[in-house]
Formats: sequence, structure tokens, C-alpha cells
Amino acid sequence: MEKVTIATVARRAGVSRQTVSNVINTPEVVREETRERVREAIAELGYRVNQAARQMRTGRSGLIAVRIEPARDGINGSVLDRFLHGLTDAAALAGYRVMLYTAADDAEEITTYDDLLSAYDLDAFVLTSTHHGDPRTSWLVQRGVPFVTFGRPWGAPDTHSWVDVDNAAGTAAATERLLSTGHRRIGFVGWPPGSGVGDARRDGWARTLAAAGLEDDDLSTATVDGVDSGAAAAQALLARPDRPPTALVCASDSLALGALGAARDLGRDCAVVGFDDTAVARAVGLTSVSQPLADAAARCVDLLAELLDDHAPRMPTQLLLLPSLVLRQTA
Amino acid sequence: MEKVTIATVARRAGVSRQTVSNVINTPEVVREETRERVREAIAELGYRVNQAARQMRTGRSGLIAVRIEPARDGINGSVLDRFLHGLTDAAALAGYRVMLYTAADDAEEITTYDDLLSAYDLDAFVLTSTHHGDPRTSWLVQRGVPFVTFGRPWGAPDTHSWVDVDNAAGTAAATERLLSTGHRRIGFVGWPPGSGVGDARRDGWARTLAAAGLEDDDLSTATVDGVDSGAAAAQALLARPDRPPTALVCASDSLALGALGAARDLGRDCAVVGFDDTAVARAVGLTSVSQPLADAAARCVDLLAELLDDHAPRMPTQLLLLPSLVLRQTA
DNA sequence: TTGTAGGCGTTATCAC
DNA sequence: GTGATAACGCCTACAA
Repeated sequence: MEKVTIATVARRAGVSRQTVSNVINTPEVVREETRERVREAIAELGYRVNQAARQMRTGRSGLIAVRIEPARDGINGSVLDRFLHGLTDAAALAGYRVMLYTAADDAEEITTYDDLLSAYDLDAFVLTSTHHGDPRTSWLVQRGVPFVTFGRPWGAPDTHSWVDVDNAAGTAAATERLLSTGHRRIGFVGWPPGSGVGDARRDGWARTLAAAGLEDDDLSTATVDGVDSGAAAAQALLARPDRPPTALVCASDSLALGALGAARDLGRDCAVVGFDDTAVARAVGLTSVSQPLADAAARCVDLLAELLDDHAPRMPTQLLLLPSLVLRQTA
Repeated sequence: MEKVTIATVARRAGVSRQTVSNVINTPEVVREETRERVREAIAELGYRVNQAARQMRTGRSGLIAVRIEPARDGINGSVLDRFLHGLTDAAALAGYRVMLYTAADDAEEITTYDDLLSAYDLDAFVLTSTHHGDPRTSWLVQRGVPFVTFGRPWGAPDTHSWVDVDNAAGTAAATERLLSTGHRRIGFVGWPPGSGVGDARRDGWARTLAAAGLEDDDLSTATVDGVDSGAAAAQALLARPDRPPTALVCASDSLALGALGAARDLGRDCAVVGFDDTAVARAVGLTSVSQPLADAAARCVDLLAELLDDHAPRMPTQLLLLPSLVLRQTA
């Protein structure tokens, strides 16, 4: 089986190479009859455009790069993986492929951008885990590299397109659910202030309680993420002598799992809601807020496709997606 | 900043383009003095080879493809993700990049091979989740596409290189641990026979008990994977009127988590060991067998590098890696 | 609407 | 040991 090039197709269809190229890239410019003939030849021969050759001419590779992170504490790491899967799917549909890279920190990641860009002519990047003072976005903006972030640019101006999940809406929904099932003293176990995501999750809880006239800052506690620290924090809240909470909204499934254990140890009946709908939540029947990760990934690809779709540079677009509450046994 | 090509470097170093190419690809053929001069020029200009151009000439892209699967039941899905991370790292070290693709089934995956191969000139594939009667390997062998599998070719002859983890050794270690802590009636909660992995995990348990003169087939039960089914299976075992087991080895963390719950519900003290050391195991303090995934990934890259390293086609290599037992509270 | 001519950056071949 | 030349497959002018 010889290599099938545009020339093979041209010969088979009795046209020039250029016409074949036109059929592929700008079909509207070719007469219908010719177009059909060429298409048949393409199908018969099983011709596929050679990306490398196309890339040489156009400077575009059809490749999108995204960083795969080590599964941090593991329990919440699966979020990125689900996003990755969605991204690969959506990208394939739009005619792109996903390339992976790793990096230990922001600086190393920037070095990798440089590498990837000059060696592979990457079309775009998808950044995850954005944070305050993120040096990656400014680096990319400065060189005019197309990119989208999954996660808003915390503290920085909205100069690029991004997709994010409305974390506050998630904890708000959780809190409302608890209110609707009769709870009146609803606590919150969250992270130390300063992380955009963590603050938003706390806000959703606080805002909802305030709207119900039930706000009480004493019901909120902050700690580093983890099962043990979640247990300790919940224990402190539940052991209060005066009117302890009967339900807890948690900033992560790890914290929620700890809270669940603390309640059990104290022999207390306490409703608990986690965040991220991880495998752990599914396994232990924990009610949890679920991020629409496949959807978020698809939107990232949409925005990227828009960015890469030649034509005028349009305004950066921001998308805030709503999470959903997965009801299980704990709330 | 102009595009830096091999010609720019050649001009700067005062040599021809070909000499620069030689310095990059076959340095030993260039005189040391010249080589140094060229290397300096490369560094000064920040030159990088253009993969697309190289690929056009050599037909090799420096890309390895691997399939990313949906996080199946989720609880065990993280295994693939950890492998993926290791693969990306190891590949980068060896000068390769990892490209992702998805596929709903084997047939679709084979179609994707065809696509990827003809459009992107992929250098090789890494297959995971091998199974009995896997059509993918024969397809690849037939066309001479280099590949390595993570998972042995169940039932098929060893015609290609693979890396796998010795599942039986994992459950054997778990069983030995339980024996050494005084348990004598050790049960097994596994999957229905027929899956290579599941059968191997059962074998390790059975073999170890037999060696201790304690074999008892009645202590083994099989069920589909999942927390609930694990709970049911463990419950059946533990509720036996005559000498029920005091410890359980499980084929997965999901099953183990179920077993843990069943024991608690029955008010029974029962040691439990899971398999795969997932986030859930870490979260609930479950002792579990851990696969050396980063190592496995690195070995896959080693084998691939060997395969791609020009020269004579050498014998396929098979690597069986030993898992380790992560001790936590449950055993 | 279709065809022809060049060139993208690299490496293989073959002189020098 | 080094340099000139051609070719990989495609796309973008421009000419017909």
C-alpha cells in the first residue's frame, strides 16, 4: 500500500493537486461535479491530510496542550482527570488533539510552553488550577499565544477567555437543601481564607443563611484540606455546648468525610454535604456538589476554536457554569 | 524576534546547514572544534528543531498516543490517571510527548489508530486495559506499528513487549500480612472468574493459604465490583454460622470498602485489605495493595524507546513488576 | 474554475 | 570533515 498523497488523489480524480487541496480546505470554490469526483477519490484511496506537511505551510498543528498534575491529595485529584477526558473528547470533535505535559511549578511550566511552542507549533493551551498572581497567563498574553483557562483569573483583569464553575452557587444549593429538610443551624467547614475557590464556597453558604435570616459566623470554621483536619474541625463545631449545628456544608469531600467520621464518633446525627462528587463521595453515600466537568471542558474547546478560527480577534468570553447537587444518604 | 531555523544557526556559526544538522543528529561525525562553535550558536539563538519539518523528512513525530478512559466506577479509575502522569513524565525525559485520545470500544479505538497514524505519524501506542481476545494488539502487529501494553496479553502469545504488575504477588503479600498478625481464617472477596486480573488476585490469596495449609474454598466469594456488592458478599461470608473469617482480602478498594461497612454493621471486628491504594483507601485508612504505576509507566517508555531506536528489531521484552502493601488501620 | 511554481525547515545523498 | 542539492506533502500566490 503506497503512501497516499494529495497527488495520488489528483491523479485518480483527473484533476490537479490544487483542486484537491481546494476541495479539502475551501470546498465552496470548486464546482460541485468536480468536488464530488475528488471526494470519491479521497474515500476510495483512504486519503488523509498529512498534519506535518500542512503544519509546515500553515504553522498550525491541530494540537492543544494541557498539563496533567500529580493526583495531589488524591481524593480531590480526580476532578482534573474527568476534565481531561472531557477535553480530549470535545477537542477530537472539533478536529484537535490533546497533548500532555507535566511541570513541577509555574516557572517550569513556562519553560515548557516555550519548548512546546517552538518544537511543536502548538495551537493553544488550556490552563487549569489558576491562582492569585498567576505568572502563566501574562507570559502567554505577552507572546500572543492563544489560551483558555479553566478557572477564573483570580485577582487579575479578565483579559482572556475563561470557563469556571460557580462555586458559591454550589454551596448555596447545598445550604438550601439543608434548609428545606428542616435544618436551622447549618455549619461550614472550609479552607483558610485567601484561596479564591475556598472563599467562594464559603460565600455561597453564608449568603444563603443570611437570606434566611440565620447567619452566624460562629458556625464557620477553616482548616487545611484533609480527612483528619476535617474531622477535627467538625468535632470542634459539634462539641459546642450552646446550640451546635445539626448539619455541615464542607468545602471538599475530604473535609466532609472527616466530618462524617467526627459525627459518628460523637454519636451525633449530623447531615453533611461535600464538594466535587469524587469517588469517595459515591463510595460512602455522601451528598456532594458536582461540577459539570465534561461541559466545562467542551466550553473550553468552544472558546479555543473561536480564538483559533482566523478572523478578527473577538472579545474574550467568560463562562460561569452551574454545579449541581448530587443527593445521597448524608443530606 | 525572527524565526530561528537551522539556516540562522549555520550563518551565525559560519558553517553550512548540513553541518548544523549533523551536530544535532550525529555529533560524532563533526570535528570537535566545529561542533562547539555550532553548539554555542544554537544556545545563543535559542534554536530548537522544528518537529514538523523533521517529521516530514524522517516520518517520525516524537509522539506517543495513549487512550484516556472515562473514570469507570470512579473509585478505581484513578489508577489509569496515575499511570498517565508517570507516562507523560517518563516520555518527556526520553524526548517524546504524549497525545491523548478516547474511544468507546475496541473497534472505535482501532479506527482511531488509523486516523492518528496517517494524520500525525505517531511513533507508537501504549495500550492499557488489555483483555482476553483483544483485537487491538493483532491489528497493530499486523501493520508493524510499534506499541507496548500495560497489562499482559491475556491468553494470547507474547509476541510484543509488555509491562504488568504481579497481581497475585499483591494479594499474596496481603494474605501473608494477615497470617503474620495471627489471622487463620482469611476470606477473599473477588470478581467473577474470567478476568485475568481478577483471577490472578484470587490465586495469590489461594496460593498463600495453601502454603500455610489453610486453604478453604468456602472462604472465597465472587461478585461484580462495587461498594454495595462488596458489602453483600462480605456480609454473606461473615454471617456464616461455622467459623466465619476474621479477615478479608479484597480484589479492589471498592469491594474492601463495602466489606468494611458490612463488618461494622454486623458489629464484627474484621481485618480488611483492599487493592489499588486509591484515594478512598487513603481517606478511610484502608490497608491496600499498591501498584508501582510511575515505575510501570517509565518501563513502558523504556521498552518503546528500545523499539523505536532504529537498529535491528529485538526480541519483545516482558516485565512483571511487584506491587507493595500499604499498611494502614484496617489490617 | 483549474493548473503551475515555489517554498515551509529538515535530513539523506553524494560530491568535494 | 564539510557543503551543495534534492525531496518529504502541503498550501498560497498567480497565471491560464
